[in-house]
Order: sequence, then C-alpha cells, then structure tokens
Amino acid sequence: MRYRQTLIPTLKQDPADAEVISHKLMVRAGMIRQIARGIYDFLPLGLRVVRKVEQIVREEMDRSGAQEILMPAICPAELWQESGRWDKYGKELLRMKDRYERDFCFGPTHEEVVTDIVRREVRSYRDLPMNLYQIQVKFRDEMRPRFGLMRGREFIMKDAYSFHVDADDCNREYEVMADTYKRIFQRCGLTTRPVESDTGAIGGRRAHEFQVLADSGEDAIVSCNKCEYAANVEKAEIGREQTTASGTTNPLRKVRTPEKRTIEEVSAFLAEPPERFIKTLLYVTNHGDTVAALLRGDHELSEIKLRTLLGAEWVALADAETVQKVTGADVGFAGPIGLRGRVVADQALQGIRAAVAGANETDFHYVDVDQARDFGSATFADLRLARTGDPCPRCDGGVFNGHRGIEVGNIFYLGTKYSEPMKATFLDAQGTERPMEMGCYGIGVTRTAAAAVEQNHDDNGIIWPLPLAPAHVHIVPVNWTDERMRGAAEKLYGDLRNAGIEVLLDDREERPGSKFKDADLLGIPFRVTIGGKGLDRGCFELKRRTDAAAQDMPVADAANQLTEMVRTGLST
RNA sequence: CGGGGUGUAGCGCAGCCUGGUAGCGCACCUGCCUUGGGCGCAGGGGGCCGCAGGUUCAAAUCCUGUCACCCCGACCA
Repeated sequence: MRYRQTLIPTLKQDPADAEVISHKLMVRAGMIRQIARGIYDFLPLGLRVVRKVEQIVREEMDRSGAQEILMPAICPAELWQESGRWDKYGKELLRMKDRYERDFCFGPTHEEVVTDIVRREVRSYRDLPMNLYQIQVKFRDEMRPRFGLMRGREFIMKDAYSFHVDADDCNREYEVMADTYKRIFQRCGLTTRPVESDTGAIGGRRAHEFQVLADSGEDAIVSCNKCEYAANVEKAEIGREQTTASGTTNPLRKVRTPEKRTIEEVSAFLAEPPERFIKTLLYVTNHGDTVAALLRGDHELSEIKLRTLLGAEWVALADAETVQKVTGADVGFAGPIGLRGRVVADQALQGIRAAVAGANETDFHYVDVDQARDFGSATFADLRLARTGDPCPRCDGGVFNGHRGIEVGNIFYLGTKYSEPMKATFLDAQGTERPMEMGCYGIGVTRTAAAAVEQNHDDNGIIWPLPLAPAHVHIVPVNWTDERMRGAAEKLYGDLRNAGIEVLLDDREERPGSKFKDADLLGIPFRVTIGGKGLDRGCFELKRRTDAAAQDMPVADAANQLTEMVRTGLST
C-alpha cells in the first residue's frame, strides 16, 4: 500500500462525539466514520482489520469442522412468526415491507433461517451432526448504540448453529466451540475470559460469554481469586454468606419516616447502615402476578435470577399504581410485614434481626424487624447481583473480584427451543422422529476489532496485535524528495511485498514529524525509518510499535530480517 | 420513550445573552523556505450559520415547528 494512494484521513483532534478510546482512535486513524447513529463506514485500513478478524474466525471455524454458508440479511416474517419471535423480539428488530406490503426484517440473528434450511434438507441421523456458520452484517435497532464499533446497530457477526441427534453430542460440540473460540481470540492477540452467562432472549439452557477485560466494557463480571469460576454478575452464583443476623430481638416498632423513600434517605434519617435494611421491590411478571422481592439494603437485585426463580419470561418493576394497590402505601414504604401475595427473599436476609423495613404505610418504617418472627414464610433464594468480595460458590475460601468486560463472543446450548416449534426433526436409527438438539455460537467481528484497540493502545495511538494489523510493516522515509532515501524505501517496499509481507509505504512529502505521529496513530507493528544518518551507516532503523526505542538494521539484510520477524510474530 | 445538550468551512471551536456585511486554530491551494517527532514566511480558496416557518427595516443571533447527533435515564422504592 502506498500512503498517497490510500484513503487514510487521520485527525489530530479527538472527534467530538466519541467517548471511549477505541472509538476515538479508530476515527482519528481514519479507519471508520460514523454515517448515522450506530452505523459506520469502514475505510481501507479499518476494513483490512475487519478482514483479518474474519479470516482468523473463518480458518478456525473451518478447522473445527463447521461449514460456511451465507444466509440473507433480509428475512421474511413468516419464519419469525413460526418461532414466535416476530411478536416477542420488540423494537430491536428492524422491520420493513416490500413493494407488495409483505413483512420482512433485517436479521439480527439467524436461528429461524438456519433451522429452516436444516429441516428442509436434513432427514436422517446419518447427516448429523452439522455446524453451519456465516460471517455477515447484522442489524439490531439498539435503544442506545454507543462507543463506536463496540455497540453499533449495524455490525458484522460470525454466527454458527449446530444440529445434533442428542444432548450429549450437542454438549460435545459446545466444548469444541469453546476451544475454537479460545484459539480464535488467542490468534487475535486478545486476552479473553470465558464466563458463565444468562441465556437471555435467545433462550436455551447453558451459555458462556467470552469477555475481553477492559475498564470501558459494558458488562460487569466477577471471577474467583482462587479457582476458575467466572460469571456475569447477573448470573454468578453466590456462595454461602455469613449470617447477617445481629443484635438481640426487640419488639417490632413502627417509626415515622416522612418523605424518606430511598434506602439512602431512610438510612441517613434513622442513622442505620444500609446493611440493616430490607429493600422491598415489587415486580409484575408476564403471568400477571405481583411478587415482592426482598434484598438487603446494600444489595442489588438480579432480574435474571428473579426471572429464573419465578419461571417467568419477563419481570418488570411494578408501577406506582400497582405498588399503591398491593401495599396500601406510596412508593418507598413497601415492606414484607403484612404484605399479601408472594414474597421471595435473597438468602442474605435469612435470619436477619434488628432490621429496618417499610411498613406498607406511607411515611412509616418498621425497625427491629426479625425475619424469623415477622416474615417467616418467605421463600429464600440467591437473587442478587454478585460483587467484589462475595464468596465463590465453587471453591472453599475463594472470593470474587469484579471486572468490566467486552463481550466478544458467546456460545449457547439451545436444546430444542427452535427445532421443536419449527419441526426440525430427523429419523434416528430406530426410525423414530425426533427434534434436533441445537447450539448457537456468535462472535462480534467488528466489536472484536474495537476490543483489540481497547486492549492495545497508548497515548500516541493504536498498537495493533500483528495478526489484526492493517499492515505488518510501515516504511517511513524521512524525506521523500531525497533520492537516496526514496530509492532505499522503494527497494525495501518491493522486497517485502515479494516476500508476502503487507507494507504501508509513506510516500508523502510530509515532514518527518507528521509521518511519525501518523505512524504511531495507525499502530502498524513494525516501523522502518529510512533517514540520511542511518543510510550513512548502511542502516535502516526498526522500531516496534510496542517499544520506545529504535534499533539499527543493516540495509542489505533488512527485508529478510523483517520477513522473518513478521512470520515469527504471526505463527505464535 | 423521558430528561439534558449540541448543530456555524473538511476537523475542533468562538460569535447568539444585548439582532446591523460570519470569525479563530488546524486542514486545504500557490510560492519561497525547511526536512529525524504535527517547521517558518507570504498570499489565497472555501459557509443556503441543520431544515422550514414566523417576528423585524434587518435574523447565525429572537419565537414556533421539525430533523440529526451526543450524554444521562428508561427497574432498585
């Protein structure tokens, strides 16, 4: 690549609308441009990075035995109606009509389409297992896209779907995919952590996310400091908690707490720490029930855990009117004592004494609440979000550390969630018709590129891992108008290209300072400076983007040495 | 969807309150100079001031509407 012939519109200043580092740097490096909310152009260098990720994904998926296909981006509504998701998916699904007024959607994921392929073409257990994948543009009309490529509405995704005769084989493939993902992200030069996750809207029984640890990540995860256990905070099981029981039992008292609604307000008003509070959240479920969820004042509810416990498809916080009806009080004064209806409580509340709770009467709270005495009939379960310091459920003595993460991949064990309603069945060896067991496996390709920048940058710009870099070597002649330098640069450029190395040659008649700044910004791993002083010594200067200092490299041997370094770097 | 903010040259911004010929830095073009970390000098081009209405002798500026983008929230009592 010659710089002058390539569209690389670098910017000196951060774009005004970028928040996170990957967004700022990718825009500044001239790799992407926003064209609409959550929708981006990929310019030449940005596209090259995306293609690198895709190619690594493709090679490893192929190696795992999966087959690449390409499904349509625009899908007919019928398939989505069949699975029931046409009505369930909500506004994230971009819907449209064709000229005949038929309904279509821009596929945000392709379970329906792939299941349709397989049910039509596969009849026998002899044809299974089968893993089909595609690398394709997806669209999800996110409520709030942000952070550049990290949470775009349009994005490139690798999505794979596997079909099996039974659960054992599906679980086997799940492990194969987990290994494949490990290799993919390793090859991308990314440090990822597989964490247990909720199965969410896609549905299914078992799921892991692959998280790139980064402070800017949108996901909160915890990992054990002693064992391998790691999970999304919404899903993480919490080990046995120390009892929060304390103090002697005093008679229940009702106290006046005018206008004090939040834990914070009441806590300050009564001079009691939040740990002594019982927080009462009223939820409604898709079954139309109202359920009270109790938590310790300093804890946060995991709606996912609540949903799972209740066996509900969704739960939502009750509105003020419902709260009024159920508690007889304004919002802010709900409590477990005297509350009608179902009550579920976080396990941390079991046995709590001398606690504070709403009195179900506007402007009043109870103090000296004793769980066993005052609301003994509640169901206890693990309901809260995990956080730093919580005990690990899988080992003895381990505690959680909290992290932020960027979810770059996920694997789901789906079971028969789609194969049953869509009748993707096969005949087993006994001639019995059975639904296929399914798994699905996604990787956010464009998000992976952004995550790589989040994980690899400094104050001067991007530091691409070699396998994802838009080029391997960046040649910077100090003065392009100097014939000696230009000649040496052209020679090295030609030699490296002949050796199969990807090179960016800065042939601009810019001052050296500008070229160095741009080189740092672009983040190509090997920079070769060609200058007068060096040439006098018969040398180029090699600077790795990761290093502060340059080293001499004899002109005669430069192409060979660089080729070797790139090959070594790519093979590890 | 609710709240807040911003739309002025390619990018980053000032001007708006208090109406009166549209500015700054960078980038761009020409020439000279310079060439090892975003040089210097001189000259120059570029704007339906997001869009549509309204008020006014006069609107980037005031009013109404609308569109786009950004931030916060959209559950935690």
